Parts: sequence; structure tokens; C-alpha cells
Amino acid sequence: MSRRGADLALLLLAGFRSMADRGSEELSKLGYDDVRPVHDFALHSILAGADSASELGRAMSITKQAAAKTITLLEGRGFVAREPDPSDKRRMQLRVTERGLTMMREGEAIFDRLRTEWESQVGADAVAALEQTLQSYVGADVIRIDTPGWDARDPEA
Amino acid sequence: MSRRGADLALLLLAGFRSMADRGSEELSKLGYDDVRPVHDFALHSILAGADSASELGRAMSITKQAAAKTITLLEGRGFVAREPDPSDKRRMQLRVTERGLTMMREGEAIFDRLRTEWESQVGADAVAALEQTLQSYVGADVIRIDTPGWDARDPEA
DNA sequence: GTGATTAGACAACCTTGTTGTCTATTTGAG
DNA sequence: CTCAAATAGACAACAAGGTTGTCTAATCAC
Repeated sequence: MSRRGADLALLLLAGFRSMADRGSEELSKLGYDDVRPVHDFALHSILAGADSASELGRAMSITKQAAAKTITLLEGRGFVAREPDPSDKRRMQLRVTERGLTMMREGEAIFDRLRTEWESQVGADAVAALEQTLQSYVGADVIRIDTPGWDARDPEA
Repeated sequence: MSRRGADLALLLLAGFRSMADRGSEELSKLGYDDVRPVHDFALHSILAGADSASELGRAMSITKQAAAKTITLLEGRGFVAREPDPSDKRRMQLRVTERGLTMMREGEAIFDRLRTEWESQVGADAVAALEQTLQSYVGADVIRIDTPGWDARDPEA
């Protein structure tokens, strides 16, 4: 049986998992426990202007209820603060805290380092080509991180 | 802020999701509802010799309890049959049904077609290069899923 | 033969999602 | 201006795919 197409999909997943697991492990060494890609993605969206639960849901293409749960978690870890919006009494305005910004910066450094390590393994050209090939496939697709459980495992590997 | 490393991880995820979503959609058009990659992986592992819940768990590097849940679901959809093993009264022997085999074949055809479409977009060379670059990064991580009789490591240790 | 290992069932729980329902507030059409 | 519709967010129940932990029954090793 030909499995080339299915194996390719698997390979993409394995590539993401490898990076995400290694990155999460490095972050936990810095004291950021249970920080996962979805959290970084949410913080990024908030920084980009999605400063309420409903807006964050729209930005991440998830329901506002799911966004609210993520916000609760991020607030509990001190990465996000919520304050009543004086101009709209229904809203709770979101703000990324200093601690949140620091974590994001450290996480970015870690993932940049992982990418550099990959480059040194296979050459910068190969990584750049991979990015271009992938980019032309996914196009402008919104990245949805909505597969429950796919990243819930401990990065023990 | 440099986001090259983090963006690369997200790109890999988006690539997987694009393929998986398109593939699942095609499968659902053929009447296979809610078939996800994890189900295909499980069927593949069973075919490769993991013919009991505990063995399937080891093959997929998940707990036997998680494997049993997947088996229950696959049995409910008629892709897998369970029969008592006459040679070991503790075991329930797994078998991929005709319907399961048919679904796998149709799924493989779909994913092969997705891969071919991608090739026609960016060139066969680019896709082959991407596969090689990824393979050298993830190493044996992906082979683990497809290797029959994987017994080098016990996840329940 | 006996103690350790193994298979599988069952239950409780986690995470990241989903619907559905509800109240309070804001918006907008007439 | 008013009142219906839309929106924000809270709360609850549930799904999917995992995790521990506990338990019984069967098999294996010595």
C-alpha cells in the first residue's frame, strides 16, 4: 500500500511535536510550567489587539467560551490581567503583563535557537526551502489549535 | 521581536492541519464520519501486529487505557473486531474488518492525491526536499508509529 | 506452587475544545 | 426616544483523547 501522502502528514505533525516538545521543555526549565504553544498564540493575539474574550475567540477561530477558559488559565499564571472596561460595562479588558511579555520573549529566543540548530543540521537553505514550500501550501489559512489533547501530554518524550 | 522559530513551528502545525482537515473532509464525503488521523494510525498499528489493547498502547506510545478507548470507538464504527484469544484467556484479539481495510485504502488514496496536488503546486523536488529535511529533524520519532512490534521502550515503566 | 507480571475493565480526572442557556449592556432602526 | 436585536461574558453539560490509580483474572518465571 502506498502511504506517501499519509506519511507526509504524519511527518509534518512529528516535526511540530518535536519543536513544541523541545520548546516546552526548555521553558519549563526556566520555571514556566505548562506553557504550551496555544498560550503563546493567545498572548500574541492579545498583544495584536484582541483585548477581550470575544475578540480573542474570533482572532483564534475558537468560541468565546474556549477563549475565556484560556484567559482564566493565563490570568492564573500571571501572564494576563483583566480589568473592567470603563467604556463598555459588559467587557473585561485584557492586558499582557510584564511577566507575560518576559515569558514570550524567552520563548521566542528558545524557538529561534531550535530553528538555528535545525539549520546547522541540514543547512539554512533546506530550512528556508521547507518554510517556503509549506507557506505556499497553507496559504493564509488561519492556524487553528483546536484538537483537544494533541498537546496536552507532558513533554517527557 | 523575531518570531522565526515560533513561526516555523506554527507553520508545521498548519501544514499538518491543512492536510488532515482536507483529508477528513474527503473521507466524510465518502460516508466515513469523524475519522481522524489517530484512527488511521491505530488501524495501521493493528495491521502491523499490535493485535491487543496493551500492544496497541505500546505501539502508539500511549497507555493501554487510552488504547482501549480508541479500540472501543473503532469497534463501534465497525472498523475493528474483538474476539477472545483462545490461547490466552486474558486477551481480546483485535482484527481490522473488511470495512476498516476499505476505509484505510480510500484514506490512503485521498492523502496520496493531496500530496500529488501539492507537488503540482510547488514541484516534486520541493516536496521531496521538505520530506527529507523533516525526516532528518524528527529522526526516529515518526518511524516509531509505523514500526511493527515496537518494543524498545515501555511507556508504562 | 507461589510470587511477580501481564491483560483488560472501570473510574475519576485533565485539557482544550464544543453547544446551549442566561443576564446585562450596548447598538441601531423606525 | 424607544424597543428589538446584537454583543459580552458567565455558567453548565458534554466530547475527544489523553492521564493515574485500582482491581480481577490469567499467565509466566523460578
